[in-house]
Amino acid sequence: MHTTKFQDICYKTLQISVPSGRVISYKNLAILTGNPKASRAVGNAMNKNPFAPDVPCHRVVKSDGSIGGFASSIEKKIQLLREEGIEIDGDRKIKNFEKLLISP
DNA sequence: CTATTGACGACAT
DNA sequence: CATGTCGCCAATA
Repeated sequence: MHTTKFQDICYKTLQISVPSGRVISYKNLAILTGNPKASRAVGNAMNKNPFAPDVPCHRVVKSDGSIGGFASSIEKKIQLLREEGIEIDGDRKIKNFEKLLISP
């Protein structure tokens, strides 16, 4: 599978920085990779993630605490998060977001 | 090289 | 609180 340098950094950083039961925002992940303004590009990288589910792209969510997107179905992403103990409201907002979020 | 796209974010309406 | 607009960036056509 071909991966770009940027993607590799995203996948690697995500893997070593976000354990099960925690989440990180596209923005914070962008910051950790050294590209503070590439949150959108990070989302694109997650979308193409060739190492799923080794690379936990389902733990990457929006900075406002909502879920964000997912390559397959959004429900699948919610399911995976719940399996890790993360609670989500009916309006698809993560509970205790501030406490579960990995900050740079 | 330019144009378009999209799992985003901040701010205004 | 819900939408719209604008800015940003890497990948791809």
